[in-house]
Amino acid sequence: MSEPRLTFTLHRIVAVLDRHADGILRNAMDMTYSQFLFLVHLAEADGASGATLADRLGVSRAAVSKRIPWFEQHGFVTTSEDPNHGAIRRIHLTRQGADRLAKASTLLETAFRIPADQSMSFDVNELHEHLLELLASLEASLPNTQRGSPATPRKDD
Amino acid sequence: MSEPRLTFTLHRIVAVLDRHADGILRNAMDMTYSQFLFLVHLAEADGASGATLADRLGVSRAAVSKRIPWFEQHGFVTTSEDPNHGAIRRIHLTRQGADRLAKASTLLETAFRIPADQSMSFDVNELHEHLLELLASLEASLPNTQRGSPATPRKDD
DNA sequence: GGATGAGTGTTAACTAGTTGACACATGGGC
DNA sequence: GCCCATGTGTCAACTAGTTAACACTCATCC
Repeated sequence: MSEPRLTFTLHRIVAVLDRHADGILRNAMDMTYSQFLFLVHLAEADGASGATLADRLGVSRAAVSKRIPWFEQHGFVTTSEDPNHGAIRRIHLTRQGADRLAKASTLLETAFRIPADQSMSFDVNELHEHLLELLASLEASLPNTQRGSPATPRKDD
Repeated sequence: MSEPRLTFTLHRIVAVLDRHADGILRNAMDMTYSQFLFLVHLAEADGASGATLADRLGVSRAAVSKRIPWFEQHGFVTTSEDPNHGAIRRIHLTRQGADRLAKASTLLETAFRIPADQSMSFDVNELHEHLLELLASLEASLPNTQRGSPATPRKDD
């Protein structure tokens, strides 16, 4: 009962961050945090296939496949066939999508920089370095932690 | 684009931890991490109402209400009426539920203590202290972050 | 004592994710 | 050339969460 606390603290921080980020994006530009993440990862891998985007987002291929029509209809994303491989659809961020992402990014940055950097008794960058080290250690020592193949669900009955 | 990285690192750590914890519990005792969390929070507030348990778990009252029958059927939980307030159902952990929780706890503790404590270039306890400070700062400076009332969903269409 | 307001638990309708299956495309062995 | 193994995208069925609405219990206030 003494050791899982760190895990719980991490969960609570993430929950608070998500909730707040979501609220900001909704209020300011009628956008979901989930949509923001989609655009962020696509921007970092523009022209990616659905499979690699799913991998980056940590969700299944099916989840990405189902969301793409919405982004296309709203003009944030276009898809094209891969000239070298007919089974692959390349996903591209449009100018409009990039603009929306940029606006959301600055919104979140300013919102979170103020409370976090101010008046902390320690170095936030150092904290981040330690967390990255922890993450690397976890990924190294815990077997088969590949993204895109999360644990299989098990119903409560 | 430079600042949200800490957020992303936190998300990745939590995802890795969850996935691995879930796998351990499934393999060893056919249990879900979500079920584990339910028992943990109930143990910390035995006899709680569904509303306070939902609050602790960070989910809605409806979610708790729907899960209780499963835990009752498996003998991990019993419910009783509150003698002072007819609208409240008190939820209690059974002996069997406590045993299951204890087994799962030690399982996870030993699994996570090894990779985390070993060969870190910094003090894990100090890291935890800093994270708690960060959490407190976030909860203080970000408005209305009460649990149990998460952001309203917004569909992708 | 009766209206009222707040808190609790449950239900229906919905959302966003999952797994598993499938059809299809590609690249290598043989 | 053919077969096979692998990777991709999509569909159906399902899961676990959500909100909104409801009935209900209680305390309070007049």
